[in-house]
Amino acid sequence: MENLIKSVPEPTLKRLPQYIHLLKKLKEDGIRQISSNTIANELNLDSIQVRKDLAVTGVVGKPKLGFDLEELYSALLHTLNWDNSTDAFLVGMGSLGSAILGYKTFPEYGLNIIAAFDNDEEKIGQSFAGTEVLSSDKLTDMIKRMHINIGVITVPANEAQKVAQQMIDGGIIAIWNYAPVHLKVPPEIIVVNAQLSQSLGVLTHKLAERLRYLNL
Amino acid sequence: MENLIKSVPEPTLKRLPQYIHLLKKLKEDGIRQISSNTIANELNLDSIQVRKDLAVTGVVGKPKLGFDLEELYSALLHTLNWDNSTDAFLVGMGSLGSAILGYKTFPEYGLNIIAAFDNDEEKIGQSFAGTEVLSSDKLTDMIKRMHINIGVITVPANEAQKVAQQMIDGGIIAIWNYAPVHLKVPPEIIVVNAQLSQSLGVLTHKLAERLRYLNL
DNA sequence: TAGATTGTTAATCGATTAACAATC
DNA sequence: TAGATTGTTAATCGATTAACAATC
Repeated sequence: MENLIKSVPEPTLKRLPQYIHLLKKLKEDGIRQISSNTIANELNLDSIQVRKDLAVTGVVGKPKLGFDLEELYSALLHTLNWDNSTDAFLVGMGSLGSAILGYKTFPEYGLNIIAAFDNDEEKIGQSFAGTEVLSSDKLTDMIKRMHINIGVITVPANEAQKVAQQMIDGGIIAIWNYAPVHLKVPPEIIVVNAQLSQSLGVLTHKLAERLRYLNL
Repeated sequence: MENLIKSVPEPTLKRLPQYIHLLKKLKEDGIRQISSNTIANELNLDSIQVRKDLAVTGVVGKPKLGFDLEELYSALLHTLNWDNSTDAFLVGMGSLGSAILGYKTFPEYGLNIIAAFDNDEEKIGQSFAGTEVLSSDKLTDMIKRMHINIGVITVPANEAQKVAQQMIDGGIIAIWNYAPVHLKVPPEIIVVNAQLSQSLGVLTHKLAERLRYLNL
């Protein structure tokens, strides 16, 4: 019925983790209340923008006092659905895949990788970070059986589309894609790209621009 | 003198790697010419947007024929400064740092990590992916001596600000930050954040939204 | 109470999309 | 030539920023 809920703008969505990281630290320091202005200063943002962003959580602040830190923190976690973690499968046990699998803090970010897959005979059967690597052949079937919703793709570019299709065949809903390729998927599938090259391009371009300017 | 060059919009900058990945593949397939429409279809973009994006490279297409693939590809690489690679230092040899150091393809993306640092006695002196891990004590000095411009931060959140400062003291210009914390730096320092949590938040939020909708 | 800070409504800014003349 | 595709100029859209009344 309440279908008029406006979905959170993506730029806001990308800032929410920043707020969460900051608030977590302040909470550990024993702070109880915080104003949008303080947050803005810490994160180099505009305080109006901070209030707009925080408004998506539904938390209301108190004039003169600011926001209740604990309440705001919980609400931010809830907005990203980080207050409970979703099971996920990862495919591609190269260096990046292994690193992601070894990352201890993903459950804090709502993600729980419970199985890893690869098609390299040498890797299948081995254990990484306490998780046994399974054959990619079993991927579609296991997604189906275990009702997995999230798939993480860390295979090389030329295998990524095939893996995506296997995931979709199994009924996956959301794909976190690290392979440097655009995945073609049906419109109802959520794909979030996380290629390192994306932010690296911004870095190298800006650096070159800066150096060009300095040499002028 | 030509100080009126408009800098490339950040959304465009983030799409350029996509074009590069696609064009690389097409080039290997032997394609010589390509239209903005074809690119748009492959990447799920609007063809007008593709033309606007490509315009930043300065390459002009031919009506009816489209763009020369080779020329466009080189120009895109050049725009991101990926046609030559910049030396960089990496600090923090945890699982993510090791994975990044082991990544073979960074030189294709304009990045050449030539040394790694850590403050863990156990790791110092060890070799990862052919690179010896050095003590963080030497970081500032070596950046100074070798005129390093890019620093990669993969240390835990509570150490990141300190490492950033050491880099800046050494004269670093650009920081690629994987630590889940906002770095406070002087305005002339370029910081590009690459926290995995950023895109993960988008994923978990959208998935939760989708599931909520399906259950309705 | 006075003043700081909130949340909302309006203005600005920049990116995306549309319209269209130029041209290979 | 006719038609497809380019590049540019204008319109739209959405996010950021500004202004300000409400209130603890």
